[in-house]
Amino acid sequence: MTRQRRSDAESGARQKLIDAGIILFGLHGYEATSTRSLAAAAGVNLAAIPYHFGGKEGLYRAVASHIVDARNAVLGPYFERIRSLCADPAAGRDTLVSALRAMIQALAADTLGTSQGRDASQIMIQEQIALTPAFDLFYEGFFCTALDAWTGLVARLTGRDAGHPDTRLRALALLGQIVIFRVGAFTVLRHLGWQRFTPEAVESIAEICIEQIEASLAPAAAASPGGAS
Amino acid sequence: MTRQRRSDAESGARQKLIDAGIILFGLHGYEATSTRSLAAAAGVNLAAIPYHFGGKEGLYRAVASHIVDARNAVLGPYFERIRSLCADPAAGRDTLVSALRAMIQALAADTLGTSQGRDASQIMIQEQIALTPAFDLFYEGFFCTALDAWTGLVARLTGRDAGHPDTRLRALALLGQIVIFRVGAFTVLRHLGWQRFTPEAVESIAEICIEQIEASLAPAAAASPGGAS
DNA sequence: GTCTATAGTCGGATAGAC
DNA sequence: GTCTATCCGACTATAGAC
Repeated sequence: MTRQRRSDAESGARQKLIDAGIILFGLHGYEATSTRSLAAAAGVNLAAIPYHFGGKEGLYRAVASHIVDARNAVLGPYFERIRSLCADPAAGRDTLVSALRAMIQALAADTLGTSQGRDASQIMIQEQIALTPAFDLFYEGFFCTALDAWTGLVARLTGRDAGHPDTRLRALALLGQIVIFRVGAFTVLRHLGWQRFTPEAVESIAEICIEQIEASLAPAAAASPGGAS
Repeated sequence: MTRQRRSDAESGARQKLIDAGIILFGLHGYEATSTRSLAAAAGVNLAAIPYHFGGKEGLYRAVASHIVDARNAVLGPYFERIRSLCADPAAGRDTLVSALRAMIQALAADTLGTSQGRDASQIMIQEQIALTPAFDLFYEGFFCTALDAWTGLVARLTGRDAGHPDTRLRALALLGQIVIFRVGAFTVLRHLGWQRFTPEAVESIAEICIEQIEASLAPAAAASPGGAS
């Protein structure tokens, strides 16, 4: 498995274009990224894009697919653990909470602390507002399974029905506590007077989010007011 | 004040272009929005853009300025009330919490429920990831004062120092609970199997966010663990 | 103030040599 | 597989008639 078994893999132009695409598509979005800038950043010829990917859109799909695989490789295990714990009726609350902690910490460290995680999440954010033909790839390949696992965990910890819309809304809102730091990074950094998220800052953010999420999950299988719908 | 006192206000081409810009810049971003599509959507001649605004960038700045004014007109009073309550040492917790509820409800109703609020927030989201020269206009004109008021309220309700970075992080995270529904609207709607946010759904979201925010603010002026930095 | 016509540039894709 | 040269359409902005 040293190579991806591709007929045209000898020079690495494919991979160089994908790497450049992760950066440039994330920075400027699909439409505003030119094939010339992609070829220049990758150090390959312009004609390599139609040759290897059939065109700009093909390159974008390849970038999207690569990102989904890479994020699943990094974060998949945490969601997989959550899913298996939720399927186990014997799993205790402490075990569930520790899986929650691990997931939030991994998510914060990856999307805020690593350059690969930052670049990948940047394209996922672009996809949220632009809605290119690759949205399904992101949703089916990553968001759907991740959100299902997260919702299941929130349902289990609060004694709610994972299928009820209110439970999904609760889970999404709680996830927003960490997502805002990535989506609004420029505003957040400016409001804090920071230049970037240091490793210590990332740890603080994760810790604060975990604490506040746990506080919201505390009223577990109690009265369950149910929301407002 | 029937007119904005502009020397070139007779035909309304300026306003029609700004209205079109709010929609199109929000949908596709600054770079990917063409002057042709703007002129067509506004029903004015292409040359009207350089004439009235000096060019595409001038139109974008006018759009940004218009959005800041409009959002301040809608949401400013809520932040103003929070600010004045925080400055009043006699304000009770119930009063503060009711101001919090009102603000979250107004924010949800505006950004999720009204077309004007949706369009305006869409450009603010674009600005978060693209970082055009108009970012300062948004930050100075809206985000900064709004976040300061919100942080002050969270500080007051939790007995923390509003100037401490951890308090700002806490406030930002809590705000993320409502922001995620706007930023990730497509993913949220798809995950819920919804076509759009109905008024009832917006109410549910606001109610759930308020409840979970209050739960995180509950451990008020108690031990105050302080976070992890 | 509004229009047509056009300049000058940049976009993605292709043909064909090597 | 990689390159150069090129087509053709779309872009922003301007000139000048009305």
